[in-house]
Amino acid sequence: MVTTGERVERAALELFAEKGFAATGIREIAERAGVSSGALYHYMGTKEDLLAQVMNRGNARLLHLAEAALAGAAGPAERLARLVAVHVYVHAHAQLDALVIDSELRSLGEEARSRVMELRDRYELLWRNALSEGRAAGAFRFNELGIARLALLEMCTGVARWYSPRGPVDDRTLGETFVDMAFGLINACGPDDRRLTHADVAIPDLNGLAADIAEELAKVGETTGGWSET
Amino acid sequence: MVTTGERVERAALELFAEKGFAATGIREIAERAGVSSGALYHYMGTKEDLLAQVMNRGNARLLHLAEAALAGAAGPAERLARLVAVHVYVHAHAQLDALVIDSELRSLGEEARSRVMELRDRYELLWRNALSEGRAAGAFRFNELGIARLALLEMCTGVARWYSPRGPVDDRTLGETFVDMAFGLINACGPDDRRLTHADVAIPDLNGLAADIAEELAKVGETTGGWSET
DNA sequence: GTCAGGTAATCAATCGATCGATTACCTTCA
DNA sequence: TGAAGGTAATCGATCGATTGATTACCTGAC
Repeated sequence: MVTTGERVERAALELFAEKGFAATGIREIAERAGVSSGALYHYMGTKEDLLAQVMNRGNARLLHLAEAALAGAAGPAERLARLVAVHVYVHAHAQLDALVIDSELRSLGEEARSRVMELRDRYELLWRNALSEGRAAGAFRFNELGIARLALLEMCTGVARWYSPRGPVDDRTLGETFVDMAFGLINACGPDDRRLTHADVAIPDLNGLAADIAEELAKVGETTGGWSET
Repeated sequence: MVTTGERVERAALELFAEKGFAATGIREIAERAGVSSGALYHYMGTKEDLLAQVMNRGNARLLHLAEAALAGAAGPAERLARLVAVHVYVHAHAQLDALVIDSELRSLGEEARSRVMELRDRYELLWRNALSEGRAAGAFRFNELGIARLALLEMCTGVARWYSPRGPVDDRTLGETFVDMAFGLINACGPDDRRLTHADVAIPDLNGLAADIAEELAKVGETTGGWSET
């Protein structure tokens, strides 16, 4: 059974992704959740608290999944490949969360924004480390670390802006294609100087993450629990 | 001398990029432009018309610059390199326009939106053609044309979200780095199967575009002239 | 009888847009 | 030269509608 609180959050997520935070009215959220606008305030603090909850939950989930996927990775190339695969998978399957997280940071107040940014920074550090260690080891051959990291992240994040699960591309192909593109982008080579592809690294079965996502969601619910204090 | 109309449009551009279209009030635009909220309506139709003008102008400029840069390109690799260079240059130097164009399509009504999308589609066709011809000629070696095109565009468009002209990277380095990354991403190779870099293709001096941008702006002003009829 | 869950009505504030009135400037003709 | 007439620019005030948020009141389950 789906509770009213969950329906409220889901309605807010959909509307924030669709029309943006500022353009979404309290009454719209209430209508889509099937309650009156007054009843909404039984389940949320302010509209901004609702946004903060959505963003924290999504960011924490991505961070958890990435850290879990990195465990047991053989080397920098495998670490990066797993980061790419998880990032693309999550952005393809949790599209709405991703769109809201990417474009509504400015709608949060300072306090809530810095909390979201802290999670984001911890996540991006995983990428920075994988890239710099891979370059130090001679596996990756690029010049500008900052540019490469940002280009990779923008490329992978963009998936949320165009991917459709009902389109011609299944997510296995999507993930492998992005790993190949990422390897090419940073000029990833094996010991024999041959160009690396997704076939050269081990990537955990990402479809198994579907269950993990739900599980992580529950955990995150406890962690960031409830509403931001104001 | 800068006219009041130009100040209004500039103020709107800044605020739309900063806070988003829906979160920007008419009175804020007026205040930043230095006029009363009533006087604003001598220079614009509705708030949405103002947004449509900003987006059409920016898109038309990008399209013009790209078409101009493509003239005289030697082959698919050079064509793609020029597209990347122009795209990155424009997104680095017309950041506000790019941010608004990328994120405020949903704020337009159907009529204005389809006009903006037509320009965008014409522009993206240049990329699609360069990519597919390059692959047909054996110069580019990637599997999914659609994914590659979208990944490239997202990567290059992302520049507007993080680049700072006052940062450590000058735009020459930025453009060359992105051409190299793009070539790697699509696995671009020369006749000898050697990996291509920016040094293998001729890219017009992009700093000369600064003047062209202003010139194109004037032209576009005539073309899309005035306000969208409603 | 109490309390979580819910509603309808309402709050002050702000929204985009429009109003009539006024100012500043430019022609045109005597 | 200068008064008349026209037009573009700008103002403060205000319109009806909508905003996020709050209140008082109701209902059914335990």
